[in-house]
Amino acid sequence: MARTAGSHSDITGPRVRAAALRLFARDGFAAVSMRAIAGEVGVQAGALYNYTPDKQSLLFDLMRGHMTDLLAEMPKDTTAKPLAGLNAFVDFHIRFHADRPDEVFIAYMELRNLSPENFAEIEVLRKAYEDQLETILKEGVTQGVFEVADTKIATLAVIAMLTGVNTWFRAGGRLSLAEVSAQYWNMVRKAVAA
Amino acid sequence: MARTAGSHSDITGPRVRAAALRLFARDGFAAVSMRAIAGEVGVQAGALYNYTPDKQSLLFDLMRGHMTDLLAEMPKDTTAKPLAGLNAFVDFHIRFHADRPDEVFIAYMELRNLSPENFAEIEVLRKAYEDQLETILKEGVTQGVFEVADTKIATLAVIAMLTGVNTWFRAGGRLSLAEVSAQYWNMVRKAVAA
DNA sequence: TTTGCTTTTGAACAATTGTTCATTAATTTG
DNA sequence: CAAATTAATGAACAATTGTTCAAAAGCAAA
Repeated sequence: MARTAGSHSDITGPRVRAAALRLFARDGFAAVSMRAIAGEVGVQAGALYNYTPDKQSLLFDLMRGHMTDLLAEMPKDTTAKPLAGLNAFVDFHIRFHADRPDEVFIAYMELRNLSPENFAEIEVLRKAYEDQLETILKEGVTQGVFEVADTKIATLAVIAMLTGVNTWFRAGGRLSLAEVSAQYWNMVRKAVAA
Repeated sequence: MARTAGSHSDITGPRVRAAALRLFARDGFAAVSMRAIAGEVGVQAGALYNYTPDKQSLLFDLMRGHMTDLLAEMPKDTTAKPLAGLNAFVDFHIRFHADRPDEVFIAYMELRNLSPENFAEIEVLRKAYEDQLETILKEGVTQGVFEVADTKIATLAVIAMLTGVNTWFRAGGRLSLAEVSAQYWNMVRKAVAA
C-alpha cells in the first residue's frame, strides 16, 4: 500500500520541517534519525527525500530561515535615538526569541553540525544581527548617553544576557513577557549607562 | 597481540577521560563514538570498558567533576560585603570558565544527553551555584546597595552574560583576562546598582 | 476510462553504533 | 623463575544509520 489515503503533497513539506524542528530541538540533530522524523509525519523515511536533499539541508534550512526572519523583523529605525533604539532592540529580542524557543535552541546548539559552508553562511547572518546592536551602542557612546569600554564586548554581553531568557522563560509562568522585557531593559539600560 | 608495549594502566584512565572531554566538546556527545575515543587514546574500543561502565557514565563523570570543582573553588566568604562579594563572583566565574572551555561547553551543551537521574544530579549542583550568587544579590538589595526587581532573574541574567564570554574569549587574543574581567565587572556592577 | 504525473512505499545497501567476551600478553608478586 | 593479576586485543553481536530506487498507488486532466 503506497500513499495512505488523506495525505497531501502540499502539506507534507511543511510537516517535515515542523517535525524536524521539534525533534532537533528536543533530542539534538545527531540523535534524531530520518526515520524518527518520518514517523512523526506519518510517512516512510524514503518519502522525506522528496522534500530535502539530505538531513544536513533540513537543519540548515531551519537555521537560515530563523536567522533571516530575525533580520527581517528586527527594528531598524536608524533615526531613533540610542536609548530608544536600545530599548526597542531589547524588547524585540526578548519577544522574538520567546516566540520561537525551538528555533532559538537549534540556532545556538546545532551550529557545529553544520557543514563548513553552511556554518559560514549562518555566521554572516548572526554577525549582521550583532552589528545592528553594536551600531546603536557606538552611537550612544559618541553622544555620551552610553559609557562602555568596548562596544564589541558590550554587544556580546547584552545578547548573551538576553538570549539566556530562553533557558528559563515559559509562557504562562510566573512572569509575563512584558514584565520580563521591562526587567531586562532596566538591567541593560543601567549596564551601559553613562 | 594484546597490550601494546609501553602502555600503562595507571595512565590510561585519565587519558580516556581527557580524550572524551576533547572529542565531546569538539563534536558533541552523540557524534563521538567509543571507537573514536579509543583511537585518540591509542587503544581498541573494548579497552575503554575497563575505565567506564558505559558511554553515558563517561559524560556524566566529566560533567559532575566540572560542577563539583566549580562549587569547591568558588568564593564563599559569607562575611564579605555584597559589592565585594559580587566582584569576587564575577572575577571567579570568568577566570574559572576561561580556564576550562571544553568542560564548560559540555556542561552547557550536553545536558540533554544525560539520563534523567544523572540530569537531576547535575541540576542540583548548578542550582547550588546559582543560589550563591542570588544570596549575594539578595543581601545587597536588603542593604540598599543593589536595586533589582527580581533577584532570581538578575541571577540568571548575570550568569548568562558571564558565561557568554566563553563563546568568544581565547587566551592570547586582543584582551587579557584581567581586562575582560574588569569590563564585565563594570557592566554587572552598574546593572544591579541602586 | 485511460494517460500521465506526483508521491509514497518498502526493501535494500554498506557503514557504523555501543557493548560483550574469550583469548592473549604484559606486569606484578612471591 | 613461576604464579597470579591486570589490561588489552580483536572478533562478534544485534541494532540502527542516511540514502537510493524500482515498483506501486493515488490524483488530475483528457
